[in-house]
Amino acid sequence: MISEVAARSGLTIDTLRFYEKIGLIASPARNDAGRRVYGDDVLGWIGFLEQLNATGMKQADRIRYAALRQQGTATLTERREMLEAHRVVIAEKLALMKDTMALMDRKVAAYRDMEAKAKGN
Amino acid sequence: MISEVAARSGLTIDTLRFYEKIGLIASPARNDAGRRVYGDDVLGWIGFLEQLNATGMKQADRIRYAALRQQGTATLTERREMLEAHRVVIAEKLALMKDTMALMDRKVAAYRDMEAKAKGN
DNA sequence: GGTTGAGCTGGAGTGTACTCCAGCACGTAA
DNA sequence: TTACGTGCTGGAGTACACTCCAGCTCAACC
Repeated sequence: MISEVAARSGLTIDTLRFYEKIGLIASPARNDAGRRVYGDDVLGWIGFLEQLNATGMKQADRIRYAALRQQGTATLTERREMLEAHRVVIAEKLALMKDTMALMDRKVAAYRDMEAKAKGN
Repeated sequence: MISEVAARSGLTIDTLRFYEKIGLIASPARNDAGRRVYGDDVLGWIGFLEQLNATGMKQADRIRYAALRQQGTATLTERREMLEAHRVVIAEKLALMKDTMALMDRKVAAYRDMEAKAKGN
């Protein structure tokens, strides 16, 4: 079961157990042999975590968010505030990415020019 | 002198020396007392490095780029190819940032809804 | 001429986020 | 019934990118 979640989520088995250990993923049910049996929601949750991760949210913050989520609706406001804060961070990164992409384009064009001139000599 | 470059670049003195050690920054000239005297170009170069860094280029690749740059015009093509490859990476990150920002917006809106409903009860 | 402040070197230490491993248990197939 | 294959736990190890420190030198000011 853990191998299937690993395959579907793109995480490794070790990472899944590690995420569980640090509280990112709730401890799943176990079968008679003591093996993890994951709920259907885990894949969506992992996908969301990965999105937070890939956009630069720190482990500690993801853990905090996961803990709040576990506590249910009482923590809605705090979770919303975390997401709003993260939105701001993403907006900044987005601007930086755009700037840098434009810079790459300018540099690539300049290099092509120089390459053409070098050939022409 | 190193403290001034640190202040202007936003890097620490230790990081400047570390960057020099790993080849990201060329070894600057020294004065009579053996202290580093940086050229004017170093700040622009550090800014560019930071932009590569902030957009997710790995240390090893930045070191490679720095080494190519040191070798002069013969490496123009290779450098251009690196920048083009990085441009692709940035474009992917950009798309992910946009997606995630939209997701944050949807989630925040949903949370606001739920908060309003919880109050209304 | 002694103290202060800045900088020097080489090397050890830190934080983050995994990643790997030994040694064991369980269930199925030959 | 023994040999796989898969999973289990606790803990050690790794990769990356810095960050800190001891012990020293040097120049300048009081």
